[in-house]
Amino acid sequence: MDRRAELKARHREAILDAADALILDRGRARFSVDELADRADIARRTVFNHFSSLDDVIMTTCTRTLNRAVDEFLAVAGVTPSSHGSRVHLFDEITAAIRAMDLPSLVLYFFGLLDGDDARKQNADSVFMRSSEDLTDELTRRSGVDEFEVAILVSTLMNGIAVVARHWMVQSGGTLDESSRRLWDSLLDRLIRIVGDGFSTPS
Amino acid sequence: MDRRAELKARHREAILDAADALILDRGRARFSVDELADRADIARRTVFNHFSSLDDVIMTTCTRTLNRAVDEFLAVAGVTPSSHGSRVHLFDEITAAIRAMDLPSLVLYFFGLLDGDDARKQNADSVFMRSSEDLTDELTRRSGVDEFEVAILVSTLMNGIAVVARHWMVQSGGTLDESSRRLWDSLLDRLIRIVGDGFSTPS
DNA sequence: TACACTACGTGCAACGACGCACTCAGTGCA
DNA sequence: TGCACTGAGTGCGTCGTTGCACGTAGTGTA
Repeated sequence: MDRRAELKARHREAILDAADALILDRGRARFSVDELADRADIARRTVFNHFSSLDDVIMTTCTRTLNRAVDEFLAVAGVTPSSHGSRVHLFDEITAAIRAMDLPSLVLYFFGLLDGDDARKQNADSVFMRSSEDLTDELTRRSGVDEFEVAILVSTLMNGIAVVARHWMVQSGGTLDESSRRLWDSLLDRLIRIVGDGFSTPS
Repeated sequence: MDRRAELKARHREAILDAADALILDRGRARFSVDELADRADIARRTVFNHFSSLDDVIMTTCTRTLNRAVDEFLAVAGVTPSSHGSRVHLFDEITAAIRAMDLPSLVLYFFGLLDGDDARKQNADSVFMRSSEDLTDELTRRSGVDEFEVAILVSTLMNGIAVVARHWMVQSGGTLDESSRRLWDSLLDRLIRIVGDGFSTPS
């Protein structure tokens, strides 16, 4: 890899790491671009060379966290494919990772509500809208774990995301507008169809 | 300080640090620009943005080492201005620093033998050609140490440089051409005049 | 001698970080 | 309502790093 590309990628990662730390410290949007740049040890202007907005930084950070949780799942699943205890531990890990994310923003991002970007909507589909069968198939192939166990993990993962996201959204004071809420409800519907009976609705 | 200037200075220091390590590992000119750049984690081309040649890098590294030895001398002298034991220790430190340098190249550099740069010849004068009185006066003023003790230190420093440089030069196989040797002899003559009876000539 | 090979050093253009001045939107206060 | 202040985001010129092609010098080898 090109040294230029390396340096650029390193800067990008530095921004995401800084955002990750700041989100965990103070929650979303509780910090300025200046603080982010300071923490990443780069110039303020450079943030906007990598991301279109501060929201974009936060969203990307959240998706990265999610992807890492999935990767960790695969790694753990690959190492101990039949240990039930490690599965339980894994659920806790995933739940913790999800709780660390800014779910409302993340979900809105996946649905492209924050802007009309078609690429993001496609990304949303590829992550959340993929059918449970497809997701289970892929994870089974990649991890080599028994398909039934993977199906359970997938259900739990999707269920966890839905429940925690809903929880966050209610706590944040219902800032969704009407169209956003309709999309959110349709997400819940689709998730319910995917994960089946395992889904539980909070008040 | 500007962030740009900071980055640039950091690169320069990285080059010098890498050169320092490589010189200690293998001796002068036993490494390529590519190795230097790799070790400094920068592009090869960037070396020539900071220095005019690989020799320039080596010379600058040596002068930096010398300057640090002098700075350390001043710091130590300032802290314990009347401790004879620390003085003896200081001589060992300076000698060690000098031994770590690539003295032949350093001396040649100061005398402007590697190129005809007038600025370098002036720099040579300002460091090596300054009379012992001037150097003693300045060091006395800066350190606050008794002038007589400073004079002894200056003699020892100059003496040490001359002896060790001579030693290195003989060991390196007498690669000096005739004109270089004449200048080297004149350096010895001037140093002998400066440091007086303390000077000892190796075979 | 001819030739391959290695390493130094340069010229040049592209690219990304940077600084700065600026607009704009939100917010608190008189 | 008017006004000051803060922070997001933009436009643009500058500057340093980088990659690449190139020329050159020294060295080993047929």
